[in-house]
Amino acid sequence: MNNSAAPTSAPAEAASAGHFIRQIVAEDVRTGKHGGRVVTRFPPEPNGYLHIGHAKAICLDFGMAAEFGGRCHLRMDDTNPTKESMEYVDAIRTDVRWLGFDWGEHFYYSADYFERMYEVALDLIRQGKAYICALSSEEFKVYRGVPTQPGLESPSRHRPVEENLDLFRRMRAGEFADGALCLRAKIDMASPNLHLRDPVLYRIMRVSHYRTGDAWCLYPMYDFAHPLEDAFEGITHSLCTLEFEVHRPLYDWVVAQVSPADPPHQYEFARLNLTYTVMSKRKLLQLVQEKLVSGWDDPRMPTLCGMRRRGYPPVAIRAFCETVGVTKYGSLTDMALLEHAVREVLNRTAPRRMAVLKPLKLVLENISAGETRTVAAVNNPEDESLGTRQVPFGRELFIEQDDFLEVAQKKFFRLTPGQTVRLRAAGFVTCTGFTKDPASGAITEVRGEWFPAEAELKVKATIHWVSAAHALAVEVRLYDRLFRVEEPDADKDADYKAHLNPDSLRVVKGYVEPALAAAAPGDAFQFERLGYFCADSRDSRPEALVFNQTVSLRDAWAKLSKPG
RNA sequence: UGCCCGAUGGUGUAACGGUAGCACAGCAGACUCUGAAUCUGCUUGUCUAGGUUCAAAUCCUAGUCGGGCAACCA
Repeated sequence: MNNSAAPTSAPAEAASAGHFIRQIVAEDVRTGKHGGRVVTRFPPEPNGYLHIGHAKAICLDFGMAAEFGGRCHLRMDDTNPTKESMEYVDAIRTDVRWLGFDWGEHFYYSADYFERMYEVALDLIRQGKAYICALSSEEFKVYRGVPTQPGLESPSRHRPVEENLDLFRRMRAGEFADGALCLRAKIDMASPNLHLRDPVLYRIMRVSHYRTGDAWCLYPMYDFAHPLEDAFEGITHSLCTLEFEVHRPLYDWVVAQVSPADPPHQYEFARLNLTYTVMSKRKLLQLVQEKLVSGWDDPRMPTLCGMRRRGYPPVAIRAFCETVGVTKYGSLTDMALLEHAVREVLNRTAPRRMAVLKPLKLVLENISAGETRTVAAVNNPEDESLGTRQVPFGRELFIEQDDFLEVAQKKFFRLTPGQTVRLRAAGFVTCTGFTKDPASGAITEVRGEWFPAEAELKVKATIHWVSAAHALAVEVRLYDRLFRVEEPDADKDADYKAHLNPDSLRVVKGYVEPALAAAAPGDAFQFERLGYFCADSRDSRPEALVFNQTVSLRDAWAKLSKPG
């Protein structure tokens, strides 16, 4: 279910409109920088599934390209084989496509540039700009120094070029143990920016790479690989998150080695933080591995596959990303903003159906048993083109337990002895009595007298129902926030898992109207007066339907009745 | 503490030297065959102190607070 192609944003009019990145790109296009080209890239590391935070970056990267007539590359930033796999590559492609973006021909792997990067490294060595360092990682840290004090030069720093060249080739040939040597850029051990204190460019790592296999035992570091990839691909605007801000001088240094004429530029923006969830891949992986959720696509996860399974339309996620904007301020966005975007789309598009999740039998005493009628129900009052459907109706209905009260509290407009309500699409009912289990005090049945719609009775409430004789028994999964607190990982080292919401998943048996029998996985509906639901893409089968709650409807009554 | 970045209602943002606006959330009301949606109204904000200027959220300086950096991770 992909609601539309790329999002439509305001075209590049004034260079001063929109967020700061849009302004920069617009200005560059206006002044003819990069020959007026706009080439961006989304460079995930295939070591986890994409989440809503990535969606923000994807919308920005692909959005800027689309808006300014450029292109956006999808690139697997796979320079560390220890955690990367093809499973993640496939999932990433699926998710980006699902979000509504198209990279065309421009799908790349960093690993495909390994040979080229190696050549650049050799070149750097020849120019005396890089050397083979023999410091252990412990020594390395000591020599690097601390922010307040300059670092110390490695004893290897002035190794002759020929020796560096020889060593580097032998490193590639596998003559040295992991970590025994590394290639370092020769920049400035006294720089106040730690990243410029002769950063490591290559490390020895005997790990099989999911793409290059055992071809390499030498892998480039992000700070070396990333700018090269951007330069190789002719990227113009390299957009990344704030934590890379201090890497920018190094990015520029590397880029200057290979693309001095028309270098790509890196711009940083704040990553997305959402209330009541965590966004780090490490933590999400942990939730999966420790089976605290059912998988990466658990509908409670902030992953794109989780949201897809939950029933969030991609167009809603894109609208949400446009709403949160792009700034350099580290913010915490209220989940309510996302849910609003989802409701807004679903309200317009989701067909209405009736479902009862806490069933209570209602007997209409003036309708004879065994008699089946049908009533026409509107599919979506927001969209007349969706027409109506026939819904079976009869003497015995299921209604929601919450829609009956033995003794009405203030402002309770629903069913209570003597009170009349409208039955959605099926006339009216006046409550004439009820049966109570003397032992438990539970209401076991409600009785009423039915009136046709033509009676036009004045009522203050409408309740939904399903015909007991025709109802489909289904499983419904009700979701609440994954964590109980707004910032589960606010405490640096306190265990965020202690804040997991034990009630984030509730499974109930409910009844739905027969029209839902045809629900295909992923199909979204509004269960009237309850919320938006979709057929679960993993577990729902025609003979055993399973629905996921996407998001509830706003509920003014819940707020009213809670205090009392 | 060294360097870098940032700060506008409860939240997310806009305003680019000239009336602080929008959305979410909240509250109140209208309407309603969904206590939904829709509509109306309301509450709440420029971190502080100086300076520049006819005029500062915007420019400058200092401070305060917050974030980032100190993996042979990305």
